Amino acid sequence: MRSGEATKEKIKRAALELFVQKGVDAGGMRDIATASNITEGAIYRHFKGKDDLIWQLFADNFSGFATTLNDLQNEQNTLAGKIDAMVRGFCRFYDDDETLFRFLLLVQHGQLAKVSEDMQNPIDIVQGVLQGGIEAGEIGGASAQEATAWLFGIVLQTATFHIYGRLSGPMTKRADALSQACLAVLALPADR
Amino acid sequence: MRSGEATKEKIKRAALELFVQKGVDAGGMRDIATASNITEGAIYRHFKGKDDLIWQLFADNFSGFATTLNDLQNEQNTLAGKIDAMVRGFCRFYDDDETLFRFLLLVQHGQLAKVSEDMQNPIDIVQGVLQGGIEAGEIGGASAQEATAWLFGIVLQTATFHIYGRLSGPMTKRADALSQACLAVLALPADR
DNA sequence: TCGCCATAAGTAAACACTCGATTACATTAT
DNA sequence: ATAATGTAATCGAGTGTTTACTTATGGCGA
Repeated sequence: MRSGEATKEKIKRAALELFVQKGVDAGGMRDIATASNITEGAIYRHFKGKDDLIWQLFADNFSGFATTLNDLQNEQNTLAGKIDAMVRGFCRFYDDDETLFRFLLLVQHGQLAKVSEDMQNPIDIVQGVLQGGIEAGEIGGASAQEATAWLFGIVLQTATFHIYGRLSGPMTKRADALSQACLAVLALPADR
Repeated sequence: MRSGEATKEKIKRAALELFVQKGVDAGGMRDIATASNITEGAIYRHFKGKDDLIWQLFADNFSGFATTLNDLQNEQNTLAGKIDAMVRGFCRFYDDDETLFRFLLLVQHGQLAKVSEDMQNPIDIVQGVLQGGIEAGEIGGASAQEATAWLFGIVLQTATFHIYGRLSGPMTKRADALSQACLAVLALPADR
């Protein structure tokens, strides 16, 4: 056989870049095939169809990032530390693989419905941390869901502004400011 | 003629609801025609094509909302007052016409590139207000672009959580909390 | 070590279908 | 009468997917 897993990765990469560049609907199987130096039919040796390709691309990385986020959070023992670590995780992810980050942002609305309860999910990770903060009495006023929305909004909209050229430079350089903004919104003192 | 402008509105409404429900690409001209009790060909009497229909739907409401936002901001003379008024404007918009709100959120990424410099734009309105605050020395630390991203993130992600069922009830009821969050993130005292 | 072969991997062409758009024609209101 | 609306059928292009076929490779018996 000729390099099974290798071409599968080649297809995934090509699809990723095509979807981000032209949109998921506009990026067709023909384009993906051409970009991967492969024929259309061969793609179907590795994926059941376009939906499956998109889903694998999304689900693996989505839950993978959730795991990363959870590990980062676990290494810290203060609430502010956990938040800071997660924010930094987002920034690093963006800088490491902007295409992948953009893809997840792009297709999340279409795929989020298919996410099962038990699948690791970045939103639930963050919400869990904030829930802990509330139960410990460290966060006043806001509910965990509300607070999660705020933190996600601050970080993701900043990333979105980067994507559309309203902000420039690496996201990592903004991590400090973003962390502070997140703590401020929760009325938490920056403890570091 | 049989009711020119009326059917045009009928088409726009039907398209809006279809796009929000099924996505812009999945919502076809045939479906729009059926939902408007009209034939496909008739749609082309009112719109040059699908792109034009989407663009009219987007541009009119996008710049329309920008104008609303600007008026709201103009009626206030403190920075905190302006921010609060705009946040409230967002919430009211969401509650008044959730479908339209969702549509703008849905298609913005595809349409934003076509927005010309001189077209009224909600982002620039907010950014203008924050720029004023920075020049007056009321906001420290953050740039106008950064701060705009944060405020948009807080409000829009909260709306997104509503859309996906993570938060419920009217957005207007959250206006106070959102305003406070926005002021906190800018390190501004709530003056009202 | 050699040759065979099951099987994984890839090809090229066609499939059935949907899409947005256009056309020639009919209806309606001024 | 005439311009604005609306209809029904059709067009060509493009879609994801399937098919029948070909090629390469790792393992296994002789």
